[in-house]
Formats: sequence, C-alpha cells, structure tokens
Amino acid sequence: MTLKTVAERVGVSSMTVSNAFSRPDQLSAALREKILAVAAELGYAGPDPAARTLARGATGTVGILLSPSLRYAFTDEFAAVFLIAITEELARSGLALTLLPPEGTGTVVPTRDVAMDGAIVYSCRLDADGLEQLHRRQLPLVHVDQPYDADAISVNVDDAAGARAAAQHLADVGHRHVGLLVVGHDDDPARAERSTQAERIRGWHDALDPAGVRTTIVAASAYDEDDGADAVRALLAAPDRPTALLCFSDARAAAAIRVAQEAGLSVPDDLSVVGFDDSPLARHTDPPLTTVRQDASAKGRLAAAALVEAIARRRTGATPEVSHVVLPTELVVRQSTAKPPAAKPPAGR
Amino acid sequence: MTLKTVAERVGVSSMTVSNAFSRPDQLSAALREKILAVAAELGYAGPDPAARTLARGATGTVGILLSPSLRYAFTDEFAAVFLIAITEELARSGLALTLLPPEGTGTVVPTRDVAMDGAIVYSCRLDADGLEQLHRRQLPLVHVDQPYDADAISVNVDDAAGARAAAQHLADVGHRHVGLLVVGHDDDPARAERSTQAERIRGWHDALDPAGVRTTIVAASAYDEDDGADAVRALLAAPDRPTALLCFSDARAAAAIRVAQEAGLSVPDDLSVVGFDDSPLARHTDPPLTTVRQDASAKGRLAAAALVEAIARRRTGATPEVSHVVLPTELVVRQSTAKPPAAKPPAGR
DNA sequence: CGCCCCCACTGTAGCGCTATAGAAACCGCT
DNA sequence: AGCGGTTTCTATAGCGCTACAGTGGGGGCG
Repeated sequence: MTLKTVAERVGVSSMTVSNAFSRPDQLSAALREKILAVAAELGYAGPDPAARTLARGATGTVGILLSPSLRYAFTDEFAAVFLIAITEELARSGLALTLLPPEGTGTVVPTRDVAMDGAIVYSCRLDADGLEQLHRRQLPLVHVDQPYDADAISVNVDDAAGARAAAQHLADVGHRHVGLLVVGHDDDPARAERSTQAERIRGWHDALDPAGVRTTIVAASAYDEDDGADAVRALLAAPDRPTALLCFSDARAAAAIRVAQEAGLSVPDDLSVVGFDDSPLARHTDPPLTTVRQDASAKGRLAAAALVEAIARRRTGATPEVSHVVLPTELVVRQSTAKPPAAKPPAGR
Repeated sequence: MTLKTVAERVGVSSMTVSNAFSRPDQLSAALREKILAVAAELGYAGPDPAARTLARGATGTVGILLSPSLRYAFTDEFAAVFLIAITEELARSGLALTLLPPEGTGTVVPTRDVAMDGAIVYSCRLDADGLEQLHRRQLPLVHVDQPYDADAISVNVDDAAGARAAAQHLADVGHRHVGLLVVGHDDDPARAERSTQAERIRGWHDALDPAGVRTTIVAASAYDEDDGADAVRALLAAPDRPTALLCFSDARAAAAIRVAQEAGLSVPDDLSVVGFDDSPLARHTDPPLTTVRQDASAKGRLAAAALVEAIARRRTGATPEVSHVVLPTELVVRQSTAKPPAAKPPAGR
C-alpha cells in the first residue's frame, strides 16, 4: 500500500499522488479529489512519514533531553509548565516533541538513533552521554538552564540576581544565620561552576556575605524527598539553628515548611522560608511562600522559538546565529518570611 | 558525510561500515575498531536515523496522544507520574516517547506525519481528529482511560468501583446531600457514556441513590481553575448546601477545600471533601485528603509494556492479540471526611 | 495565425541505509 | 588433499517518497 498503488489505480504518476497529498497547488482540484477518494477507498493513510523524512530531510520532530532522568525533571510541577510552553510553541510550527531518555539500552540509544530536526537540552549534566551524541550529530541545539557556552544557543534565567534578591530580603529583615538548602552534590567544581544551582548559591552568598550573615549549607538528594526532609530536620534540631532557610526550589521549600511545622516551629515567626521558581505550589502552601519568580512559560516558549528558528536557518542554508537569552527574576514576598524571632533591630536599610 | 564516505576512506564496502555500527558481530573486532576510528576522525556520528528508519521499518519512537490538549493533560501532577512511568518502561526497550499535539497547523499534522512505531491514546475524545489519523495509519495502539472498545488494546482503571467506595463512605458516615464536582460537559451522551468521568459519576450514583442521598452536580471548566472555584463558592453559598463534596480529581478537591475554608467552613467538620487519584498532593492538603487511589505508575508501565508487545508482535508477523487491563482502585480515608455537622445518627451499616 | 508562457502532469534520480544472498578465505578434521 | 562448516566481507536491490527538470497542450496576445 504505497503511493504507487494508488497511482496505478487512478492511472496517474506516483508523483501526482504525492502532490495530491503534499502540494495541492500542483494539480487540479478535480484530480486531487479523485485521488484522495481512491486513497481513502484503498485505506491508504497518506505518505509514509519515514520515507518522506528521508526524501525531504525533515522529520517534524524535535527532541528534548532532560537529565539526569525524566523522573527528576518531572517531579516538579514547574517542569510541567515549561514543557507545556515548549509543546505549544512547537505546535505552531507543526512540530512534535520527543522525550529522550538520556541513556540507551546498549544497542538502542535514542539521542543517537531517533530522527529529529533539532533538540532542546534542559538542565542536563554537561558530561552526559546523550548530550555528546546530540552534538556529534550536529543537530541544531538550544541549551536551557545550562552552564554558559558561547557557541550554543541558550535560554537562561538570571538565577544569581534572583537568589541575591531573596537573600538580601532576609538580611534586610534582620536574619543573621541562614540555612541554604540545595540538592545533590556537584563534586566536580568545574562543571558546577555555572550550573543553575551554583548560580543560586553564588547569588545567596553575594548578598549574605557582605552583610556578615552566617550560612549553613545542607545538601539533600535530588531524587529522594525524604532525604531532604531528614536533612532539614537535623538542621532545625541543632542548638544553633538558622532563623531562615533559602531553598533551591519551591517544592523543597514546601517540604521544609512541613518539617518545621512538624517540629513545632512556626513559619514565619520561628523560621523564615524562601523558595525559588514561584511554581503554582507557592501560592498554596501555608503560609504562602516568599519566593523568586521565574517565568517558566516564557522560558519554554523562547527556547522552542529559538530552536524553530535555528532549524529554519539551517534548512535555508543561512549562517547559523547564536543567541543568548537571559530571563529576569523577581522576588515575590508572601507570608513565609518575617523578621527573626529574637528580634534584633533590622540591619539598617 | 555518509556511510559510503567512511567506507571509501577505509577501503571497505559500505555494508561493512553499516555492520560496524549496527551489527558488531558481523565483522572482526580489529576492522570494526579501525572503521569506528576513521568515522570519529571524519566526524561521522553514525547511521542517519531517518534512512535507517526507512530501511529497517522501525523508528525507535512511539507517540502519545493527549487530548484535548497537552496543557490539560499536564496540569495535574498525576499525569506527570503516569508519563514518567511510560517513559521509563519504554526506555527499557530503547524507545523514546513523542508528545503529539492533537491538532496540526493545517499543513503539518503530527498524528499523521510523524514517524512512529505505535502510540498510546490517553484520555482523549473519541472523535478527535488525531485519533482517527492514528487508526487510519494502522499503527499498534493502546488506549488508556478511554471508553471501552473491544478491538483496542486497553488499560483502564476501575473508576466506577472507586467512586462507589468513596460515595458509600460518605453515605455510611451519614451524609444526606452530596455535591458532585466534575469538569467540562460532555454534551454527547453516547460518547460520554463510558468516559472516565461518566464512570465515576455512575459509581457515585450507584452508592448514593440506593441510600437515598440527594446529589447536586456542579460542572466546572476543565481548563480554568478559577471557574471551578466560583462554582464551588456558589454551591456552598446556597441555603441548602451539601454537607460533602465528591470531586473528579485531587486537584479539584484541593481547590474546593481552599474555597470552603475561605468561605469560613471547616473541613471536615462543616464539609467533607473527597478527591480522586491519590496524587502526591493528597497527602499535603490541610487536612489531608480522603481520596480514591489509583496507581498511575502501574497504569503507565502496563500501557507501555502492552504497546511494546504489540509492536513486537507486528514485527514478527504474529497475530495481534487484544488485551484489556482494568486496574483496581482503593479508598484512602484521611482527614477531609467526617460525619455531617448537624449529626444525624449515621445511616445504619 | 503564430508565438510564447503557463498550467497540469510525468520520469528519473536520488535521500542513506540495511536485508539478503553469496563469494572468499580459513578452519579443523578425516 | 579434500570436505563441510564457519567466519568475514561484498554486491545488489530495494525501503517509499520527493526534488527537479522536463513535456505537452491550451490559452492569451500581438
């Protein structure tokens, strides 16, 4: 059941049948009608996408590499918003999005073996196998929340500035000891240097260190929520506990609030908690979360648009153009932060 | 830069180079090493996936059709868990997952034009264009949370039984008037007849009607959370308000709890609220949500496994086999339900 | 009436790879 | 030496489609 089958049945060339499906302006309406009718009658669903892909050199799909695992990328509601924005922007160009598992099964490796027109690389270890394969294929690529690379199209968020604003807010209201809740451990400092998390940590320190605020860093597993809870519990049980907590994400902050409350601490009276992202969740914690807003939708939309453009550019043979977008952040003060309990006078503004 | 380029450079046939990449056992280790070395030197990344797809007849990708829109499918945390399970199960077979926008742009229609080995159809209107295109392509298909179709491989959840258990629980503790919070309006009763939502509504009625419990149904927009909030507000403001609320999902239930609390009602003392799904959220509402658990991971895993099997069967030419899985549900009683306020004695068990 | 242009359609040559069958070399054994 | 059996590599023929460069005929225009 191919184009040719239909062509013979109608008595035209296969090229004409191809045109009936793919370039309607190339034949008369009457003939097109007839061809489509015969195709429907034969149960021919349209040109085989695989063959079309080979002949045209375009697949209609772009990939997204989420590392270290899809599970991790999805656990946060925030990621869902980002993905939705990407799919919607891509849909405008008729492109579908393929989720690429970062590792293959040995024989099959999606990042190497799946046909696609380009890919988005999201928050992904730079040394991931998948990333290297994508590069080797010379696909148009857009990096999102990746360490800066002058040669790569990128969409990033001004994490450092957001973190700085959040930390400054705590310093301003008088906190003198702040816990920093981060995930995972990046043992390779070179790689970590410009990762999202490193940027946020840097931002926090940028504001806290000059103000002479003491910091205690707590690293929790990126995969295991309970591990994070345990870490916070331990931190809060210490005799010399911080009066505020800066968290890597809203999800972590929400969990921290629960732990604090279970430990009998009031938020924000005994402990201030700050999140990051302003995910939908942040509005609904009790108390509502002070956090740093970033626009996940814009991030997704811009990343997708940049990729679409890069793909178009490649197709037309235009010179590739590298763009770097940095999105702003904004501190959103809600009710999870207040001055520290044994209220020293606020460090003068 | 093709297989042939590499072949000429090494001085072997292109078939041998192909084997070096795809069937290592077909040539000597030494030659393979040499070929791979030359390929790396030339910057050849491996066989072109598009061409390979055409020649082999397999793409390494399966699609998922989420309707009416990806946005809707993603808004619920629950969907994320389901998708993660699918991707992980597919990854075991080296397959990637492509998110298919249900509508194309006119010229490009992913459900018709994207190459894939099969597809999962999830919670999707039966009359969706995308669905029809997939059927026409005769792809192996697995239906999830779709109305029953004897000819289609399906994975479903026993929604009716779960709903029945939830409603029975309310009847048992003495509620005599229950609100039913659903989303959207399925105006075509034939189609709605066996949809997930219709099943749940049926289950609710199965338990409530015989017990003589009065019901008030409230339909909220599937897209707009605020609309749902308004509907609940109106319901609770009525002079003769229900003493309990059965909700289509945990997300809706959580929103309803907030609305009730804003209206000065205590949950569960003034109003009992029941969710559906037992999404992670349900544990963290205040009070924790009584809900009906379904196993999203199992649903995703089984759907993916069924699809992988159907694809394998088609490839080997075995006769297709239609399977229908129905997963159980389980009532999880937490703190969002209690006996109604003007405590009549519980309707005897 | 003749010229040219445009429309509607066709023929061919790939796109880059792999399946398949088969040739060549090599092995151990009688 | 001769033989089947294996291993290693090669030549060919597609996979199903589309780009591109035609061909021919009909119509507009001078």
